[in-house]
Amino acid sequence: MAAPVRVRMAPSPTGFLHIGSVRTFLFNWLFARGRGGECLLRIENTDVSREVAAAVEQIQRSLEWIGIDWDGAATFQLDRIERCQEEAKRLVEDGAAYEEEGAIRFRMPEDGITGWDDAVLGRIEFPNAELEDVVLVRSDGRPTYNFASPVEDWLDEITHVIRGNDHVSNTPKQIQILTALGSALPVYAHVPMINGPDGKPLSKRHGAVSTDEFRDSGYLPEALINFLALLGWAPDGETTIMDRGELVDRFSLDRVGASSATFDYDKLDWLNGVYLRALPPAAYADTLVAYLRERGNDWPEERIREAVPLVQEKIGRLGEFPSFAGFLFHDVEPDPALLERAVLEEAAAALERVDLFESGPIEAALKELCERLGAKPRQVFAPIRVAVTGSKISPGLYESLALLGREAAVARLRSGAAAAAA
RNA sequence: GCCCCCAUCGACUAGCGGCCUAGGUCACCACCCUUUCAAGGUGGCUGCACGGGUUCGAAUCCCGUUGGGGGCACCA
Repeated sequence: MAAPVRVRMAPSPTGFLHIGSVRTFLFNWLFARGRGGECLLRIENTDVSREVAAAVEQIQRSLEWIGIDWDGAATFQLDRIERCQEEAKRLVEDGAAYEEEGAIRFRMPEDGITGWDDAVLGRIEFPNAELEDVVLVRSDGRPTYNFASPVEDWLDEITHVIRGNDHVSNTPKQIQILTALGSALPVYAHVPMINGPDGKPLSKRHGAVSTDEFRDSGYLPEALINFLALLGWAPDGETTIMDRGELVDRFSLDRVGASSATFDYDKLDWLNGVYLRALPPAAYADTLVAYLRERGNDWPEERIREAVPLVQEKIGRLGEFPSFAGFLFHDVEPDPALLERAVLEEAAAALERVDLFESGPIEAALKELCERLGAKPRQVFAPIRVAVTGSKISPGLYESLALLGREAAVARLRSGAAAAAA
């Protein structure tokens, strides 16, 4: 019987939750959930000055939004400060550590090698001569990260340490400490880092990096999860779209790649569009309304829902809605240079004559108008679109006109004609 | 500087010695559809970093080079 899997997600409470951390946590979570294991949330705050309650709440909110949950309450590294001190004292008594100017240092072996079979990278070995005698406990009594972390892994009976590649060089030190502590060793899996398009660590200048920014832009958690999972991992060479359940079912550490990945915002947009389009209209409407409300938008819900059929097929991010469909909620300011007086006047007249103001009849009327004017559809529709929506890009024209209503549509056409007069 | 890791299309990746004249997806280009932008359909463009080995046979194994990344705190 294999021991039950237990992993931990260990963010630093430094403000916001970085999307790269989310990817690492996602791998932990998928691994644990796929094996009926436990996934703990541990806040790494050995440094008091960085402990910000607000930051922790922020992290938890971000994780909840994206749908990564954890077992039990979040724990704080700082809470085990005394236990760490006791263990350090014990190590000193055992001769495995020693005091120096009030701090306690671990005595690393002078020669030989420390290695492990990384679940992602394979065999890795470090010459012990390279290992420094790391400080376990600072002179002020607080344990350092390289001590607190393994102590907690030991106490929490962590079976798999799945973390970023940047921790590789910490691993041999932690293995030595764990061994001196008398702890069993967890399986280590160092997952690749995520870079920006320039190959440098993903940062603000590349675009969105905090989970909140992605939420704000109108990405769906499901799409983000799907996208992130594919950064450094693939179930096979074909599958791209996978919902949470499938991800949990198919994820495995041995299929995680060893090389770092580049965050491709274009692909994320495409993937988000796929998820957005796949939503049942009612669910899409619910999501859209909730999204807008969260951002302080108070446009009438009824109208927003009516606009859904016009936008669902067109936008890739919920954040595009205000600019894409805003003309349905407020007046527009079309560029006079794009308006055609004669066309707009004719169009206004034609729409006034339409019996039933719905997209079908509107389409018929406008096509008839094209024939009558002897003009190509694009020459006629372009100015109408601009006059009515204020933009060259919009939802389908007939549907937009219908939803806007005869009165408003005609009024915009007329004022557009007037504006074009110049 | 020292240590560690990585290396397939522009990007994410499949590939774990012959199925590869290298497959899928995004992006890009062309065409179709079309009232625009999208979406959708069809087709296309690009890649095994380089040099040595091993082998009947290498994208796949080994060595080196080059390039990239990470780490060398009483930070995490």
